[in-house]
Amino acid sequence: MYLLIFILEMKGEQYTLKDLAKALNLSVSTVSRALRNHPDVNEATKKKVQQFAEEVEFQKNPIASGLRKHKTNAIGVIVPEIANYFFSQVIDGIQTIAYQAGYNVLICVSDESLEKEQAITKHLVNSRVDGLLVALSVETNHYEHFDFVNRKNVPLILIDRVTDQVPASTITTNNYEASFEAVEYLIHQGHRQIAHIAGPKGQTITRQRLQGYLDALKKHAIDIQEQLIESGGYTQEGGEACAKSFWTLGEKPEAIFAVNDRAAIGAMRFFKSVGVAIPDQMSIIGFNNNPMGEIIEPNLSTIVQPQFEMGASAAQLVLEQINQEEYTHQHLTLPSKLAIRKSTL
Amino acid sequence: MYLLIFILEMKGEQYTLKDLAKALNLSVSTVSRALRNHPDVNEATKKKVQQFAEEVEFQKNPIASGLRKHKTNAIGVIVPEIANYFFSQVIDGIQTIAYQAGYNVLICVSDESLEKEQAITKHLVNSRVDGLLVALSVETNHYEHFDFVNRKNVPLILIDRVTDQVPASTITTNNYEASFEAVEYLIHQGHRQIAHIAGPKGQTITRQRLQGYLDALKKHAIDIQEQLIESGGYTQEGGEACAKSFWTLGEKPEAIFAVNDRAAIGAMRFFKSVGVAIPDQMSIIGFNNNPMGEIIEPNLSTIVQPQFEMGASAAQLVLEQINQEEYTHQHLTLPSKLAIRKSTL
DNA sequence: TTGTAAGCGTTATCAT
DNA sequence: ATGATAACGCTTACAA
Repeated sequence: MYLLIFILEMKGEQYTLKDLAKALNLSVSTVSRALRNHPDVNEATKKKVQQFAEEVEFQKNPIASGLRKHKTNAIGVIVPEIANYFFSQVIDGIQTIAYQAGYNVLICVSDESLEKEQAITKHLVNSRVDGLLVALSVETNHYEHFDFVNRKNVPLILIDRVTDQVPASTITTNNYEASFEAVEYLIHQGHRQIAHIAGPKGQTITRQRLQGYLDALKKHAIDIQEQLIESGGYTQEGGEACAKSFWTLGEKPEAIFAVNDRAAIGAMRFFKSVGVAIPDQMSIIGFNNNPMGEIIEPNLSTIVQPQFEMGASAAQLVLEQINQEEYTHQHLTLPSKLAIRKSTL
Repeated sequence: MYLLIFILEMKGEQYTLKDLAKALNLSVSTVSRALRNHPDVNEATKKKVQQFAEEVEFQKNPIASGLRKHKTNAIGVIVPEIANYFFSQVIDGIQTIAYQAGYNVLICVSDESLEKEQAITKHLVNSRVDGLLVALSVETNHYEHFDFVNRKNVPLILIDRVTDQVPASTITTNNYEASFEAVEYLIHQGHRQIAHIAGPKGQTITRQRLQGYLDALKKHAIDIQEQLIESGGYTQEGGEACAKSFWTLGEKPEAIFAVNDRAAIGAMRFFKSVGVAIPDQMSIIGFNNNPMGEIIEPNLSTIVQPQFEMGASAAQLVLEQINQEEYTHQHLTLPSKLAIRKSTL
């Protein structure tokens, strides 16, 4: 036995089933079965094989078994950016679940570009990923690249940045309800002149959060004023620009609900730069719970989303779908909650 | 021809060389060669094959060619965390280069745990990655798992969190010089009572940044005071704790050089909470250029590292090593530079 | 219970 | 210049 180990060691590379088979005087198929705990292999030989495999640190080549089984044990992920707290948390969740399940994760960055998203989508499908998780780029306004995914029968899950234009499962948070709650909270604080820094046009998130804002105003019989709604993208600069523009209005807002924290922070920076006191003259609330919100002063009220869980659920779901012959698209909505901090007190 | 396309379409799956060969009335090997631009295939047939492949959107199965060529076209990456600005930028750099070169990137998170780092290292090697990029976890104090990597002849590059205990290439920034410069700058600002929030013990980064601090003091004939040096980990909490402890001293510091921005921000928060004015009573400088530094007030002076380039260089280097029969370990040091902001003015 | 052999989709070697 | 064939390392009928 030990001589055999020695001979194997000599190879200096990864062992193969063939090596083990030779060493143990068994056929490759028996070894293969033993390692997979196949029922009809003798308990004794099974033990022997498994023990030996352990001893020599055998690991079967996933490439080879992937080829044979038409599976790669990898899932693809496309996010608009990676140096972004929200998405990096989502990725963390995906990664954690996938890793536990023995899946590798191929992470790609679309850089908020439709063109890159299309190229990457193809690339990942061509890399034969077993499933695909995507948060759409801000530019994405047509979706043929996902038809390709569906044609190749690769389960597809959209996360957070979703659309109903693509047949796919989705993982989102309750954007509408959370926005409604946030705005209603501002109303309860006594504000009636409430502005909204909206997200990029055409985005589902933008629409849902805007609708929450509108409906909260409506419920409390507050007139909707077009000039209090401006689209600022998801960026700090966008938020800053919107705030600036609101400040030129005759009737200025007393409170702002922003589509996300970066935009809210941009707005705060503008107001601070012109000496508007937050929250005394201006209440601000964001969305996302970006850690910067606890650094900026006053600390930013926000809506806390379960980012890690969004990623984890998405991974869980895609793994299920990978292992099912037939599946239907699921639409999971995870709860988020209001975190009240100094910027609205 | 179009009938053939139709027949292929019927498959509803990815085409194979065999499909193309049949459709074109050629042998599989000719098709394979044509697609790889092999010199000894007729220009005409080459054109024909490539055009047809394009038309039917053929993509060769990387799994199969990986099996045959003993390559996966994937590189593994292990970082301590992913929801971290520094590492997510590094990953971005890696990803960008790797993607251009047609490589996939398997990103794993050690969660600052040695045990996980060991497990992941094995996992990635067993997944047959062609190369491995690692930023060591804070716990990592022995290195046998990397012997395994070297035994399997997988090129290994350490990034930022490096050690000289492992035979591997490294990508770092000029920690020593940058720290020296930062501390010297504080001295030029007129400070002599300068404290250092050091990194976790045992880390190369900690040692280099500490040494820069010490040597700058020494150069300017400032006595080194043990009580002005405290190890605070890489965290905000650690920085906060160190600041608190410094503030109990009889002779309090007038300036602090922190091992990174998170620690510096923790310190700032402590000082703000006890009403110490920054920078009037206390100058603070960090390391990393975390975007939070431009949100916190006063804005944090820091050392800007080329994070994206670190990742890109690492990827570049590992790709070179993958494609060389023999290679020697390289040790790249990229420059970083001081960014002076309000916290030290 | 175990072994033989075919096959997954490529690439590389050897003929032709 | 092209084709037949074996091989990469594994899984899975099918035989024994």
